[in-house]
Amino acid sequence: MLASELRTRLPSQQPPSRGPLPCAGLQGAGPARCCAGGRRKEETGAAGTCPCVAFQAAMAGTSSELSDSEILQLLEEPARDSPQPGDSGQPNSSSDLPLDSLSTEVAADTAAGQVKRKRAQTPLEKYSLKYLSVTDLSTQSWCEQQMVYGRELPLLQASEKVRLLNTGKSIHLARELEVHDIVEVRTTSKEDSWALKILNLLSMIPVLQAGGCVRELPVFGVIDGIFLVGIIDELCYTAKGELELRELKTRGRPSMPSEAQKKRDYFQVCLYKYIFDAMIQGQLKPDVITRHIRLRPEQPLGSQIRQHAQKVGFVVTCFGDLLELMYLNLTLSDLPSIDRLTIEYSHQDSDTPLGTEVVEFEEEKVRERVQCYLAYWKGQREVQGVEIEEAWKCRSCSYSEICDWRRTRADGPEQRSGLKKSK
DNA sequence: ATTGCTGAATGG
Repeated sequence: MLASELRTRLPSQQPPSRGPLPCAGLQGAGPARCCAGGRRKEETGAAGTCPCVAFQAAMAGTSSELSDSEILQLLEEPARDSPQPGDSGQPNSSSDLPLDSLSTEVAADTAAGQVKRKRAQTPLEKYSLKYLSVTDLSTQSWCEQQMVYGRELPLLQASEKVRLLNTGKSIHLARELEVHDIVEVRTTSKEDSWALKILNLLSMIPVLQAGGCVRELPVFGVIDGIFLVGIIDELCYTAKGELELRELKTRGRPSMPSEAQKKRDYFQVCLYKYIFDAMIQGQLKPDVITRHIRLRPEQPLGSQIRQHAQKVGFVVTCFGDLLELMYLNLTLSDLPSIDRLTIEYSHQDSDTPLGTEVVEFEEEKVRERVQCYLAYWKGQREVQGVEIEEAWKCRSCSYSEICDWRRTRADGPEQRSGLKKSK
């Protein structure tokens, strides 16, 4: 239905010369190759009639084509054509902040007999989320309260931060382009969009089998009943033949990050390993994705998707075909689990390497931490801000002025100060 | 929910 543009990866010319079998594993791995079924002609019926759709597609298209300077320009001229509601002068009477609203015991007024006791919405439901990203969780690790505000009021972003992020983004893109091309593929359904992610993953498996290096590898998995997605920066083999995950972090200042940042980054790469390993161990059964994301396996894939799949070496007609291929290729390709996790910090402006950290993977600790973060999303506990020792984080936070967590933390000791006990 | 819902990551 919705026509939108997504980008996808092509494995491009560069074969890592050390790879033994040049055409190893090319999708042949799967004995299950779907029949090249009926090419139905142009079922393009619904493309581009709704103005909203057209707008979104245009947005997606442009934002990915813009250079950084163009992006910055856009950011600096704040929407001339469409005055933003919260922006400047504001006859904004409806400015009741949708924050908090965690008060749960609202009802119970009239129908006293019928206590229907509607379960309060979990945050996952409140934001209509069917999945979380790895970076959602690592952001949560920095400050959960800030992460929540970020969802409530995404407009509050310091421009300095935006600049830094965009620089990091373009550096990553440049590196990605070193190992493969990026092509645009039109998608016409949700299944198409997910098919693209899966095709990107599938196209990288043979490269890994051949001992090559891949960047931006998608991972999916379920932890504690919640579907997670992420993108691994880089996977390659060390001289010893270990499979190494490399994460690049570019920095504004030419110095190593604080412990808090390292902690967040360590967690991020550990999560990638956790999910990747589970994938190749066969935990990503075809129905896992369809159940969590509510997709239809029988949904025919769009013509551009099928065409792209063929280019990458797979013949598929419906979404379910791709799910089967994914499962088979992940489990039968004999990929190793990730042996080594490294994070390289580098200075943005000078491109100076600042240091590389090797991260220890402690499965139990990672599990516990994920469990704790996911408990918030499942509504099993309230949102938490930073501990008092980490209150310095609030200095660089756009939400510190309005932060409930800060307020309650500040009030607490003050009120008690009158009751100071001598001991 | 009436119904439906997201490129992830980008950095401090």
